[in-house]
Amino acid sequence: MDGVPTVSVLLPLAVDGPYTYRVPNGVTLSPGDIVRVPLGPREIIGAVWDDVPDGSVGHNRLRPVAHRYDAPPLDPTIRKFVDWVANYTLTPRGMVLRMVLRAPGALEAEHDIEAVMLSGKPPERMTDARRRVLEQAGDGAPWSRAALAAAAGVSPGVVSGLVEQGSLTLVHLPPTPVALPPDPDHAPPRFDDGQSEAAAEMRRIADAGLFGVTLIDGITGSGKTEVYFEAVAETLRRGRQALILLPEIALTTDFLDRFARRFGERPAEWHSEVPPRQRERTWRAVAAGTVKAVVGARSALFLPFPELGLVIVDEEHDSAYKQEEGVTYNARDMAVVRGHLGSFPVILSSATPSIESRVNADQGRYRRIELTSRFAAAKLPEIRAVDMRVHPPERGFFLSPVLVQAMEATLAAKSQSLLFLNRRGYAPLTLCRHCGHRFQCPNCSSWLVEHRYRGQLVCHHCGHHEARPERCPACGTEDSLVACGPGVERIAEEVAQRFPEARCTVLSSDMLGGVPKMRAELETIRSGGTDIVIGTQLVAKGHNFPLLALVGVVDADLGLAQGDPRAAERTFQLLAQVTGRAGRAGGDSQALLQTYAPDHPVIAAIASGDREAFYAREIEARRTAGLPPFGRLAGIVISAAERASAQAYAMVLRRAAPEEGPAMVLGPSEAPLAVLRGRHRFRLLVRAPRGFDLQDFLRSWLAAAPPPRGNVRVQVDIDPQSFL
DNA sequence: CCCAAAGGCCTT
DNA sequence: AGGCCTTTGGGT
Repeated sequence: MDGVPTVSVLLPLAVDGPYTYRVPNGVTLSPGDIVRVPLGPREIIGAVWDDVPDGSVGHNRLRPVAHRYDAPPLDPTIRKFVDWVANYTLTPRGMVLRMVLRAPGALEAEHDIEAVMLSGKPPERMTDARRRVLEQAGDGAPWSRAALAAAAGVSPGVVSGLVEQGSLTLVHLPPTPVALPPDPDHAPPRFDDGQSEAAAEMRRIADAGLFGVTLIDGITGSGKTEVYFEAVAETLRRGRQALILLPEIALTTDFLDRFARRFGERPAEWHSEVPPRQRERTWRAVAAGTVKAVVGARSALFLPFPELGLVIVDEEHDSAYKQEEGVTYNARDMAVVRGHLGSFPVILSSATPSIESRVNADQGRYRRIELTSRFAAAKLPEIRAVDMRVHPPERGFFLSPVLVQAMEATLAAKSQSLLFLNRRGYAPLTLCRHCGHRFQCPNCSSWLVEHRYRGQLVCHHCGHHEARPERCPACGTEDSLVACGPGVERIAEEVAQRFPEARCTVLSSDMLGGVPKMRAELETIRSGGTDIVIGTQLVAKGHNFPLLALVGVVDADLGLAQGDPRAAERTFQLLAQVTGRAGRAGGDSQALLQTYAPDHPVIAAIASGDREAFYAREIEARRTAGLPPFGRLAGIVISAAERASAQAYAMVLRRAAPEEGPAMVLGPSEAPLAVLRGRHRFRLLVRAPRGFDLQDFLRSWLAAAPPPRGNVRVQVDIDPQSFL
């Protein structure tokens, strides 16, 4: 019945299968080609896919492909990757393709840049302004009109005038490259004994170019970055592309400069702050294979590299690798998958590896490289745990006398202190002194956090906020509301009171002024423009504070009390990262852990520097509790209309009962019950034995009795290796 | 009984 | 994604 040539085209929509289109006469299309096709009333971009076109749609209903873009096709590896990720995360393939085709403008050819050059012909009438322009252009190099006008200190009109006169000629230049090729041999560092062995191993791994996962487990300041740069160098020597993933917040100019010092050029960048034009150009250059090194946030994993030969996942433990909106995936795990599909090595790096990577390394599934010593000048900080039952703060204050004394000494020595408290706002709870009323979020039943600076009570789960009232809404008493507990704002207040002469900076994600303001504050800290830094977990994320001599952790055991399987692990990682910031420059570094429970394993591990003990205990604790140390953790996310959510939740709880099958409910939720933009979301952790096809089970389970309303999405959290 | 809002379904 | 159709619950 054939004769009509057809192709499968996958569209970046919430559709799982490709649609079939007619191939116009004289056109040849192959899998990976990027095309424009009609869909309903409009045309959209899609990619020719590998599926055999299905004949279920009548030939008379098939519409023709409208256009084939003159762009590099998506290579087979990324097509397989899209299919794999879609299958694994139980999302329609089109949704995953959408993450690949996220720079639609990249498909149009780039325009040349217009520039002007000295022609040698003098203008009919010379003026002062014109002379300055001509002098400036005297170097013979092409200038953009705007840049030349600015350099000569004249208005752009003067430049245009000279173009009309013929004194300047218009030239068209190819666009400046997104990134110049990095040079693997630009500035190889000198390594000490422990490092040079690791560096050689990196080179071997990259040179062999085979799939395998390596965990670089090295304490802060041990030179992990320099070591994995060796793998990048070797990959570049082999002419293949390298991708370095970082949590978005750690993607600073600092890191790019570091790369440039090693390789002579900055890498291409890929993250949400890159402006659209630049994104498109980067996408195209990556697809064309002209960009050899990319440093990016998790979404960079979906760039269409044709020659990818290495992926590095730095700070692999960081939860920012988990995308929770749309397609739910963990970029660290998907990097491992991409390496497997593309047959190239993947390197995970962290000072505080996740439990699952730890266990994978322990079991020999991942290779492990340990870096245990710091660079020559840097000493490990001295860490003291302060029991606040023994050294309580004065009434109405939150800092213990031990910490205050240490701060005084640091201040006297003209050094910098950092106070870390993982709590935004002024106070985590507000209550009425008269009737005991507590301010709760109307949506999520969590306490409202007072933000005194903004004059509001804010829910940290759903973003709900209300003005702080004058009187208690329950009993009507005036001036009866009291703030309970500290947040960073309240600590800043205490610091201002205790050290009125000290310069103080607060770093918090809700800081007004956004990213630029944040950059400025970080620069102030680096340059010594502040004496005391007070910050939330932001300060644990890869920023360098070279002048820091003291770290005080306020409420170190905060976060341990949450009924969350990862509470201990997360607290350990956070505290280890924060205290690791101290002493990077050597000198009298000291870290204080202030806590009510100095005998807690997490804090004991930090205070004694015994990471091994912590990991061993944590892995064992999970084993005895029946929690998977790693393995196939899946979460069921229900997102449903508010009115039906309780019903759906109850149903999933019922269905997830152990007797129903090999899946079982592990905890109420990794994240607390949350309300996001009017939609309730619940998450359950589910475990299944190794070798059991959890995906398939969940799929049929949901098909057998679909939820009455809303949709249920299954999110697999950990360890894709068992599927490979 | 009417209506706005939210959710679901379809596009080849 | 975006347009259209259905369901739902609040209001009269």
